[in-house]
Amino acid sequence: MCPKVTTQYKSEVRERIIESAVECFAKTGFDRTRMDDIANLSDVSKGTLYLYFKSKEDLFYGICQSSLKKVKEQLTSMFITKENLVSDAERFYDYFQKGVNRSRNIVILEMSVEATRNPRLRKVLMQHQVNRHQVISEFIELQIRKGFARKDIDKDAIASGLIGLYEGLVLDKVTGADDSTNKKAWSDTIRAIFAGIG
Amino acid sequence: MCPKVTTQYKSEVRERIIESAVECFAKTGFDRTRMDDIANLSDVSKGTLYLYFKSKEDLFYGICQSSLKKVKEQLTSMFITKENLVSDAERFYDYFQKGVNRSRNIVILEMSVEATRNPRLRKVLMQHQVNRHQVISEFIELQIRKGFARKDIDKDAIASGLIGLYEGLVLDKVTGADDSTNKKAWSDTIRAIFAGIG
Amino acid sequence: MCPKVTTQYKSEVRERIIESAVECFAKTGFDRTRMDDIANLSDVSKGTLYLYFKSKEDLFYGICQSSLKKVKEQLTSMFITKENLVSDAERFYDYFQKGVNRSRNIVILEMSVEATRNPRLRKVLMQHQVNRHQVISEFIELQIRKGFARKDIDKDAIASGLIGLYEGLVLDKVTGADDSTNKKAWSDTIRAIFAGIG
Amino acid sequence: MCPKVTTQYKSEVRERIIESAVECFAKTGFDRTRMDDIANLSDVSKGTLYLYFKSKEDLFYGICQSSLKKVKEQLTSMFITKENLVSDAERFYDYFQKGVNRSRNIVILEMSVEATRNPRLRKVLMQHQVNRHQVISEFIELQIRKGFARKDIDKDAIASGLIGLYEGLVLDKVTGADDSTNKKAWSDTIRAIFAGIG
DNA sequence: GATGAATGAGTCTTCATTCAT
DNA sequence: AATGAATGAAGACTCATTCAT
Repeated sequence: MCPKVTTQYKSEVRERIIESAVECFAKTGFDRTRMDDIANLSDVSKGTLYLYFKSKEDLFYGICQSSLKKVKEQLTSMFITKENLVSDAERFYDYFQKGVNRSRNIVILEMSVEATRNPRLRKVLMQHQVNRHQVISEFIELQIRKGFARKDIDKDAIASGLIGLYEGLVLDKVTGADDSTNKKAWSDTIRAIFAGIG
Repeated sequence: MCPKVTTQYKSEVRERIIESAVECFAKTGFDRTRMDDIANLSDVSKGTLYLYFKSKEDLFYGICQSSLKKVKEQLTSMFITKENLVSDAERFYDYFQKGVNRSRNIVILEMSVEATRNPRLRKVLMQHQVNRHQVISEFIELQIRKGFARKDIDKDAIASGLIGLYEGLVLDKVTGADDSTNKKAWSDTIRAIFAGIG
Repeated sequence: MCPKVTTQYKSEVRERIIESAVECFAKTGFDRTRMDDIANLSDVSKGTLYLYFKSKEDLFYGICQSSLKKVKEQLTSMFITKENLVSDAERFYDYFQKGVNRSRNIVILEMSVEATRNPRLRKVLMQHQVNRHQVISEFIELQIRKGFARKDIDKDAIASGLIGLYEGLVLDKVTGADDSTNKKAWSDTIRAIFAGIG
Repeated sequence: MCPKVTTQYKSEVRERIIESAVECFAKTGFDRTRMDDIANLSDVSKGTLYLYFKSKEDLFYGICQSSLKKVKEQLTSMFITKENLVSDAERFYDYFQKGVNRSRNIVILEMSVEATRNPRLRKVLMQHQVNRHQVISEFIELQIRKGFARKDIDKDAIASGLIGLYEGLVLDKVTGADDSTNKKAWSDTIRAIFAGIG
């Protein structure tokens, strides 16, 4: 392969490597995917991987950052809308599956597990959670102002609950839960949170 | 020699190996813990591990089964109680942390991630989820009968939602979320589900 | 191969590995000999090498120590004798080639070169040189007392000179100098040092 | 374009590469210096190195030749002088350190070690030693004629001894021997060779 | 001529598993 | 039954060399 010097080219290759690595890591897990696999899938030589990432671990960090960025974008656009969360819960569910595919979700899970033992990763992940929390929290604030939620609720607690619900359902989904069941769980629970089931 | 003693002894050793392996796997992950580590921690020789488990993978299955069993016991006793979930949500939160410690939770997470690619593991996990679902579903049924929940709700969807919420909050917890925040998220969200926040 | 638990056995294997490594390092140099080569020559598996030495570098240190020990023994026995250095110079020459073979000499040279950049190695080597210096210095002292050397000479300087001469001739020898020429250089120069050529 | 300028320019670049390579090889050894290191230090690109030397090994040969040439020049000018070796031994010592710096000496040592296994290198080195021997031998011849040395000595043996002494002291020096000690060893031993210590 | 991105062969090291004792 | 020394397959990473620009 011939050298291309454009910055854009380099950035494309980097992106290709990340995409390939996401696929590989999702399919076989971090420890069991070989650098060779990633090289083959991304159509560069093994040596080239090391021009872009200084180690397998560094590549994993790259993937994590890239994945969290995607989640953030998706989440932001999901909650920034003017739509009503309760009445459009199904649409939100569909939405949160488009932006972040199955492989990304698995990698994020692997990152979370790894974060339980890796401080650097934990720091990145916690910052991400803070960001995410803020988006949801502001959304609830808006609902309160609109009169869809009571003034006396603890919006931070509910935000954490919504995030937990979201994460738990993603976990169920990637581990094999039926999609339509999952979707109904999401929308009914959201509706319950706002309207109550009592 | 009395066979009963021998059997009991073997069972104790097996248990010790599993406990040690849980600690190791939680601390360093499946791929990065060495059979040596487990042997050292459980005070048996490396060779002995292979008398109890035919491979590292087999040991992992053993751990998974053991962990799921613990979760099931804890969940059952948690929801079988006559207490009211809404009013005693905090106590439930405390409860779900006693029976299943951090290491177990991490191993279960690792198992879940692994289940995304390993059919045998996925089968075990899904069966577990079916069991779990049933426990919660029956609990909701009870709430309905007691008049704490409306008749027209989809109790399966809410059950899935509650499980998702639970799993998501466990995930947050092991990855570093503040415990009291997490606890409040759990209880406020449970309350919201039953009473609504609107 | 079957496990033998005797300490003696372990020590023999260790010795065999060192001998093999000396041969390999002498033949192809440290960087270019593969751990595989050493494993093959010493008839153990590659993995076994790592039971005795934690890295290739560590194995090199082991060799260095072993080699310096041999040199020391040889030197000590060479100069501790009651023979007269001047009249028996040829015999000394023959002697110094028996105890330390060509491969060992080459390894010691490689160690010396490496010591120019590796502080740990340099320390070991310098300690060795101090020991060696002392042996020679005491020998000269003895010559002075016997009346074979004048009282006013700087015995440390002459000791360093003799060591330098020895090292230089070893260097010439391993790089291909003719042996009988070398031998004559040694004995004539020794004689000159004591008797003068003027 | 004027070819002379070009030729001179090329020769300067070649020289710069050699100087850089000497520094690198001395600092990290042949096998462990990367072509990248040499390229960086000599301020040319890695590709350019291959315009001047067809391989890393070839570059090493270039360095060896260059270094031996320097040694030869230094040795020749050192022994061709009319000064008296015995009375000016200190000055000779100082002299032999100016022309050939530490890095060069280390590279020559590395070359010597390599010569124990590489025939091509050995040939070059032995030719060099023949040249060197001749210079010293003729010097001794001169001393004999001047009456500073006896007629019946084997001047070849003494020449080899002097060279050995020189090489041994260089070896000690680069491996960390104290300089003034080394200097005294040189001059006292030279003096002894000519005047005897007996 | 000069560059440096790309390549992939080569090697150290690890570790699950076996088996003689 | 229990041990742990021995094995060797496997994989991350390096770096000399090439060649399109």
